[in-house]
Amino acid sequence: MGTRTSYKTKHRDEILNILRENEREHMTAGQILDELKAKGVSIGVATIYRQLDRLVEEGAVTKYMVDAVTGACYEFRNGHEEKSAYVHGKCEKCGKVVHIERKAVETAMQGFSGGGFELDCTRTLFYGICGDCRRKK
Amino acid sequence: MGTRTSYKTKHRDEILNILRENEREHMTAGQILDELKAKGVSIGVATIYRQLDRLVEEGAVTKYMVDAVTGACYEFRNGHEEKSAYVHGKCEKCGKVVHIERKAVETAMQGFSGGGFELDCTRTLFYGICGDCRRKK
DNA sequence: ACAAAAATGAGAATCATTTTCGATTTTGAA
DNA sequence: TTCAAAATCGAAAATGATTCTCATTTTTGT
Repeated sequence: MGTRTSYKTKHRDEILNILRENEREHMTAGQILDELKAKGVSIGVATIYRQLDRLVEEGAVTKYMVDAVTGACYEFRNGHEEKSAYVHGKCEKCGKVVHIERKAVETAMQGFSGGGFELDCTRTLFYGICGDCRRKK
Repeated sequence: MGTRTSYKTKHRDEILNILRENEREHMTAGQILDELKAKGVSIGVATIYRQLDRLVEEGAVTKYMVDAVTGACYEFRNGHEEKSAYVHGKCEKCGKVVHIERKAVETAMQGFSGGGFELDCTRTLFYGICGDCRRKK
């Protein structure tokens, strides 16, 4: 057997399905747990976290932090582009989370600090005021 | 008296001093607590968090998330320089902090999520790998 | 089917952050 | 200086996300 095998389990697929069904959303581990339980799936918290970790490591899922209270959010990654393709921005007014293409931001950063800064979408979260809230003012 | 007054307290200054002394670092609430206790200051956890919240709101301190386990980090914001013209980017490899013009990033974000997202440089910190570290590989 | 490797789950353990609430401090004005 | 209201404090309990433990159950290659 290879150095490190990953077994394919029912739970793994179930978690991935939930995330796939909510592709445009971002879900916390707790929300995933709730949805699974609502579907009648018997699963423990530990399993959710373990599988999510694996999925993130494999690149099938994106993880990012919002704040310490909410905890981490997970999102199904469509396709398999390298690294995560989108950074998240959170509106300080309405709380909405928006997606910004990573490439576009990196390009904008080219001229600064020697250029070539590679953004880590997993850890980075933009704060600010979204366009909608600004226009309302 | 105005609508909402802030009393000046000893603790407020003590927290700010700790952050000022560690200007180049970023500290967690727990580290601040430890340093204060080491200095013989009697202070409770709740006060640390309450004052940090206020300092962030007032713009004297910057707060950013690392991960759910580590929690939030706080950093003294040196006066006025750079004000809101630059966002900070931190290299996960060498720790170097780079500066990126806010306008450039906002322009790059135009096409996404309805456009018009106004970046809050006070709260936002970019994580990633800086150009130098990438080239070394 | 068999044994080793990996995954599971229930609950306890961590750990950061928040809440509670009675006691204490700060402040402006009398 | 004195007073009362407003703001702050602190200690402990509450919350909530995430991790750990370990005995039990699945999965997989042979």
